[in-house]
Amino acid sequence: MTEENQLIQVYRKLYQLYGPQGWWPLMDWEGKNPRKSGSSRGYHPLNYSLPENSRQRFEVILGSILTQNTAWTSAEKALWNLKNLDAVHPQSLLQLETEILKEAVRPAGFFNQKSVYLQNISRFFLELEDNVPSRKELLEVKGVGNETADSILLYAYHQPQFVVDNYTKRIFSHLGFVKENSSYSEVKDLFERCLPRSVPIYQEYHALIVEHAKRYYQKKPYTEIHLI
DNA sequence: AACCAGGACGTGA
DNA sequence: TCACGTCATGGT
Repeated sequence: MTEENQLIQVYRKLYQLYGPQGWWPLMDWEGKNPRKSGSSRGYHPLNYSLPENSRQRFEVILGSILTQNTAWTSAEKALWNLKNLDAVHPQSLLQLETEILKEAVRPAGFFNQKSVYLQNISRFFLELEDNVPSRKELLEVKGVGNETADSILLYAYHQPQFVVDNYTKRIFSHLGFVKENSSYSEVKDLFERCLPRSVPIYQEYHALIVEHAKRYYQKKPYTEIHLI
């Protein structure tokens, strides 16, 4: 079987195992508690047009920075703090006192740098107005690296950019698709070469990889799961 | 009680 | 380029 078909087979298998993941998770803006709306898992019910407005886009962007090397549950607490400060808007976030912002970000870890990163991306978002940023422009923002840039493009702007994280490298080097020390772009190019250029597929595949890794790739030795 | 989490940056080879 | 130290809270 060709490499392309194998990667597609793995995708089908993961989808069949776990179902649609509905990323990117958005907060329940109407409700009062930090519970997410949508499907039973809390995420969007197969609605790939989300996010649908500027505020939701900005929420995805904040989350992509808050969750850097941090569990989503922790990032979510910080997001909820920001919402309670009415700071899920670039202007209001930039008006927060630094100490207030840091306290809100604290539960997500790395709060000193992430606070600055959030201010940086807020300024960038304001200057963008309603334009779609390029990958290069995003990478020029201090605090936005490869994965965060691709997450923003894929989940906030519906651009077909495959997101690679540590889990992706862990699983697919274990399965023999890539070397352990492959670069970000090597892995990204592999997926983009093998998969149809589809935003929903890119979105689901990355989310399914995370779900699978959480179950079977937390600690060594990794147990071989039959994915092909 | 170590170890890891949906990384990025600065530094020095 | 690339390996390594640093940043930090919260859950297992």
